[in-house]
Amino acid sequence: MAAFLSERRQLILKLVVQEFVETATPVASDTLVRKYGLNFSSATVRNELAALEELGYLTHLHTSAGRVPTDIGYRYFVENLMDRLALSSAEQRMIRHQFYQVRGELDQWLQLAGAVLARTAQNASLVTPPRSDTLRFRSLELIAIHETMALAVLVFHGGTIKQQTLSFDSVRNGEDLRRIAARISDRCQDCTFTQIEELLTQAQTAPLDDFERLLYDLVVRAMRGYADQAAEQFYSDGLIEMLSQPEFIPALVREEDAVRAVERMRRTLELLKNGRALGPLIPQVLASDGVQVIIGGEHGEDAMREYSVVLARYGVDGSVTGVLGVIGPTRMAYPRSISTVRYISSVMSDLMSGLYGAEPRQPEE
Amino acid sequence: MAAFLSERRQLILKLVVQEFVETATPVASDTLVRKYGLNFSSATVRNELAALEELGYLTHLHTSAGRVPTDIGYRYFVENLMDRLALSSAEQRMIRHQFYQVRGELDQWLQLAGAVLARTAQNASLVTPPRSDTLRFRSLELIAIHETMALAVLVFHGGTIKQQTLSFDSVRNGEDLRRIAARISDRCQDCTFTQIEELLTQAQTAPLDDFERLLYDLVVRAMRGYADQAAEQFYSDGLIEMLSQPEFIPALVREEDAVRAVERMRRTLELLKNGRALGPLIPQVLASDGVQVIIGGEHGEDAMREYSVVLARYGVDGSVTGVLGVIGPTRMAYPRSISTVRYISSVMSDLMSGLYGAEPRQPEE
DNA sequence: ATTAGCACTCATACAACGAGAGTGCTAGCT
DNA sequence: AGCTAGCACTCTCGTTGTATGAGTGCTAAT
Repeated sequence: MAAFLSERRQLILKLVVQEFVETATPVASDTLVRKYGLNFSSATVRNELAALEELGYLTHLHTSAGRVPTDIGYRYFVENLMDRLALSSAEQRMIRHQFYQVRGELDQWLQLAGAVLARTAQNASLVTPPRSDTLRFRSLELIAIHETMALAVLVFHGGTIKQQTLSFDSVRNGEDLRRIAARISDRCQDCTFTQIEELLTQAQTAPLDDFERLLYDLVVRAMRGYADQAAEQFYSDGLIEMLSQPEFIPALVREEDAVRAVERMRRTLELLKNGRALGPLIPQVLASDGVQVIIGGEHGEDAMREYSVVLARYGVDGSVTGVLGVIGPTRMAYPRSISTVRYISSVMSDLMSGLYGAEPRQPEE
Repeated sequence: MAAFLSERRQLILKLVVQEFVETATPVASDTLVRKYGLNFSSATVRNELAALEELGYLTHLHTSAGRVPTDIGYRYFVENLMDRLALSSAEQRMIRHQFYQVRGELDQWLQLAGAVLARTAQNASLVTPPRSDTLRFRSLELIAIHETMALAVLVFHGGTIKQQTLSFDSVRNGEDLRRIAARISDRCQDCTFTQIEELLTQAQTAPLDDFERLLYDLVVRAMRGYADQAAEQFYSDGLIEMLSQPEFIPALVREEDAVRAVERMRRTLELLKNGRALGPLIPQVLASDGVQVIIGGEHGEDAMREYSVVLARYGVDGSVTGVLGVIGPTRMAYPRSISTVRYISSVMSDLMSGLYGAEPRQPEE
């Protein structure tokens, strides 16, 4: 991958990326010299820029425009040139503090993670709920709402909860419900849904009556449904932050792009909403440790060609895992995005450990 | 309000609104004559248009541009001119069918209501969860997650549920938890949070120990929190639908507006997100029956000047109520939006009746 | 009261132009 | 050989001027 680049070319590439990320305008040779006090002239820089362009790291919109990094350029930057700075400890403290304040509510954690990611990276964020690939039943509780209606709460290993209201024909009192729920809870302890299905075929554990059968059905369907809707559900935040990026402000962009900015925006929203932006990447992220960066066209989807995604897994190994990250224009502050994603994922992992019962690991970095 | 308008002026105003809603371009006098086969000339129409403009129902962007309805024009249309058509029974069936398929899950109902509203009205939708102004406690269940951690599920009248994980110092078994939960459930039956607070000050119902005190605290805090975050939580959908309206497609709009389309869009998103678009209207909607229409500047917020909101209350009188509706450019298909909102609100009301235990009412219209 | 006819206004599209930015190249310097 | 100063060249962008066409507002005739 890493074609060899002379020290100077590396420096110049790095500066181009940083400058472009900062200003969002194509960077000119003498801007580099002036702004960073390089001890060689703009003509030299021009030669190097031309070489870097030849090698595929940079492009040119037209003759008299400055240089812009290509996907390959960004990739090289992320891989080799980037300063890997962590979030300041003040920021870390602040973030931790916020999570501490909503102690105990998974939904809120997810939402908060999304909000913090968005704010810190100034881009849109995505957070999938933590999931277990083999969901195991823990217990069922039935809470009477009135005589012929109850709330079924299914608790699974790893803290996943599903709730559903349930109506039935015959009148049942609380004690009755409790007894049946306990029976089912006991029998299905630690089972996957296929195991529960097997159980049902065995004579000695056959359901007592129609009602109990109904409940088993509910459990199996819920667990099966959980497996199906794998990557379809997720939290998203930071639309506004992303849309505040210059890419989406026509006044700052070339005329023609201005007209298409909205079109692009709409398509992006669509991608975000239906999960096509994230879905295909999830297996890849789950299968690997650390932060994954997908830059522009590296993502298969054509509509994603102008966007980058920074993702990380979080959760507890072998139990529940989710994916979180940020998405934004390829012109993204990668160091900041990456360290934010890394940090939040470690915080979330700790929280999940807590939920699942393991001791929290020491916070990373 | 309704200044008298001659039959013909009413007709012309109605046609202008309909035509503008349909085409999104200012409507010219002879377009009306041609398209609707009026039996008087464009010159006559021009005179009437001028009169309607004088009266405040229409405007003009510049001399040689067609007419556009003002907020007042839309208001008159909605109040007096609109054809009040209901959704076709085929559409009604289809919608009901969808709700039927997710029987039992409140969250999904809300989400579905949002999706259907958005799709049917081709605009953004908003749905607040059903709430009771005086939340009454029904029961508390504690579900062990592991030795020092449990899931607390609080059930309130009207089907509202709140869940929270809870960790504690000493080891407690399931029986222990069940006993305490039952004790609390029993004592707080049907109480509002102020009543629970009172209970706690009375000696004979004082908590047994720190753990029970912790739980009471949790309950009271949850109920209080519920009251606080009144209008801050809601589902929203249909952004894409709204952004597909011509108002947001620069190519179709005057040059200058094109540049600001995105700016406007961003501000709109912000309004939608933080609830300022909806929040101030909720009391008004809750206090009144039927569908409320707020057109453009009638909404106090300046950023809402170009948007209209169609809202209705849903739920069960005296128990739980929520608000749902659509939001979009003032150039909105009001008849369709209104009938959609009305229908969905009646469907949701029926569902809520089911949850709360009352018999479903006969479907409206 | 209605309408035909026409002058007038204004937005929009298009072309021409000048200015400025930034490159690419060449020739000279170290 | 590597670097740099200088300069011609290219292309965008903002401006100006002009033609066009849509649609009104008015007036005079019916």
